[in-house]
Amino acid sequence: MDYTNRITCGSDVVVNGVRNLDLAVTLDCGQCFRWNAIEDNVFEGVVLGTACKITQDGSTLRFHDTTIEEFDSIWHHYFDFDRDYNEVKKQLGSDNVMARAAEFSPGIRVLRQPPWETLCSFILSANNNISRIKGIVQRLCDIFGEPVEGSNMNAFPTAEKMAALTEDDLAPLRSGYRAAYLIDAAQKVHSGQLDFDPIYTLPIDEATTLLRTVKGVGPKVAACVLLYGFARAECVPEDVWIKRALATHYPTGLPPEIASVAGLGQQYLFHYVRHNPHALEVE
DNA sequence: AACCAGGGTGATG
DNA sequence: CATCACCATGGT
Repeated sequence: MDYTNRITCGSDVVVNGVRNLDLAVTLDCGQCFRWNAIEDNVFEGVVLGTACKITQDGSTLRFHDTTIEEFDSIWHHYFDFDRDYNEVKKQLGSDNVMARAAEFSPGIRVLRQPPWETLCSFILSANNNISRIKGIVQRLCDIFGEPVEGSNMNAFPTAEKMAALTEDDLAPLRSGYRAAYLIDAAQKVHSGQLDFDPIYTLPIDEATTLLRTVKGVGPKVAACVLLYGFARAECVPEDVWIKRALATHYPTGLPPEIASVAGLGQQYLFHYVRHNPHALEVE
């Protein structure tokens, strides 16, 4: 586990002894799209209908206006605190490129995001860019999500709600051709035609096949949903940046020694090459 | 103006 | 199985 204790402090929860977390980088490395830096070092977001403002001071995290119960039931899990990232880095460290990427941003953690929100978010990510994805997701929540008490943000709209919408309803999102994909996803999830439960444990290829029954979900989006929404740490989404990195540094594929955490390594690598494009050139 | 963005679909070899 | 035009939108 990557913190030592959490205590109530007024109306806040304070987490001490936090390791392997840089909040700013973790919330802005392209894995999630619903966190806003409302002030310097103050991040606001909503997960599973619960809002929070979080600040970080070194190894101390403060969850504002949060109860211990909320921290234990939502935020501990969301930030993947059960995982010891020292062990992750030790395993990735057997590979020089992965070691370099993890050292560049040692505070990245791979979040455990809600499956439905993750599915929608990465359907919207197809042939799109991160800042625009954020805007579309925000408009989706602003227009169709339920208000969250004590926050200006809304919950992510449910599949039930979205299953009743039309493409015209989604026009204000300006999501282009992806609107139809969102509605298809909502209808399949709400009807039970796509059941999330088995996806946590099925073999990756079978879980991928299930997710790909949704329109607009191909190999890359499915891998993102498995990694970020179902904590399948072995899944490696291959977007344009990772494809370049693989071509440059892993022409014969990733080393099998890191396979079980390759998706986590992918997150370090994604952030690394985006901020160091020279790392994509042959030496 | 052409190209790119955390790609996918459908048609065609 | 591989390739390719096309897809809506906004930024550079």
